Amino acid sequence: MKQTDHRIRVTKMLIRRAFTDLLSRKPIQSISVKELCALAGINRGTFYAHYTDIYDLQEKLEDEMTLDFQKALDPLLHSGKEKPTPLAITAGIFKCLKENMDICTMTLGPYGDKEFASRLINLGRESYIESYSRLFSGATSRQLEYYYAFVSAGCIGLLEKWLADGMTDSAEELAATAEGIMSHGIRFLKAPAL
Amino acid sequence: MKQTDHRIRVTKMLIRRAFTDLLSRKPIQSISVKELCALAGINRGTFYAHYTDIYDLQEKLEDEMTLDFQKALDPLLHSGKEKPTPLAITAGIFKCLKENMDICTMTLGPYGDKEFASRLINLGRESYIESYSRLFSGATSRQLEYYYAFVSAGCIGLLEKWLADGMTDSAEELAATAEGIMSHGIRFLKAPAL
DNA sequence: GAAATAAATCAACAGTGTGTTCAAATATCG
DNA sequence: CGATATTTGAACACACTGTTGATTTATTTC
Repeated sequence: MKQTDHRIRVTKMLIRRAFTDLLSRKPIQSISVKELCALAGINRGTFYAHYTDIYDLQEKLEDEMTLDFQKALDPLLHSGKEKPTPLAITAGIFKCLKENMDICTMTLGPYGDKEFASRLINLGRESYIESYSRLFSGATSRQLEYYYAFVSAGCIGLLEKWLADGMTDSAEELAATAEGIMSHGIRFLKAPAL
Repeated sequence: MKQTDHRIRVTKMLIRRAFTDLLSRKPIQSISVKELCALAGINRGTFYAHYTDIYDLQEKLEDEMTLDFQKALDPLLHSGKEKPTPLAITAGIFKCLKENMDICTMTLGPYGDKEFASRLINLGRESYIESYSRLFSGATSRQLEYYYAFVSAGCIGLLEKWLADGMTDSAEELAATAEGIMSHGIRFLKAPAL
């Protein structure tokens, strides 16, 4: 059952590289199987042996990356006896992203799949919600929903800008910014280091 | 030079209707010219007389809608002698959107063009920035950029949820929620009506 | 209203990517 | 080495594309 065969792993790696390469230059809808295979240097039939079409490839790659991401994030969320602070969680997620730039291309780049970005962000969300819902037990669930809709989209927007600017700021800095905005709104500007 | 011909307007309207219809059910990349024309009840050659492909159609429709939107927003921004409050601007934008649901399909629906949504939001942004940058003159421009990246994406996320939930809340309510989050972050939950 | 003009239709066309099939060649694993 | 699994290459029908030219239909102008 295990994927031992060396040839398959090489093929899939070639496809993955070619795909992220193309995706950094053009939207997924204008990537054809033909050109992908030409770039990867494999036969078109081989592609169809593993994937049904380009979108199936995207899906499978995203699932794979989600697992990697989850694995990388897991120790942060469940290792220590202490519950991590929201800031630590956010910083951890951002650090994971910075260490996996090819994921960022697939999600945060100009032709990225923003839905997938949203799913990645939400991996850490449960812990996040838990931390905050205790603090704001008076709020209606509807308002909480709106709040999360806002801030999860906001974080993605923040990350897009981060990537667009070359990811020069550290993950911790960016996490602090995100936390500041989420906690204090515009007022974070007066106390950025909070 | 004016587009007087009745036939052209009918054709374009049929195409527009068919396009937004299809876009509410499937992503743009799987909409073919053929099926669009079949649904619109026009000849395929007629489509090519006006647009080069589906993406050209999308672009032209978005430009058109941007003008409509701008026109609808203009009186709000420049009519009175008093400068409108940020809340009023936000509420005005949201009201525009609610009154133009087919724009929302093209932007905020599951298969919408989020880039376009972003552009629409930013139409009101200049006034918005002006109002706030006076209040927070001490902040660095970098932080302001991050803040705007966050909140403009956040607003889109909020609007997506609004649309997904059937746009039941009033535009004013939603604008107040957006304002609350943008101004006070998570604390808006304790003072939602602020 | 009639003539001139413009637009939409229809059919046909080559071109390109798709998804599948098969036998042949090649690499991997036991 | 031999059995097995994967990749290759070629061929195939199929569908959509984008364009063309002749024809029909609608609109504008005089």
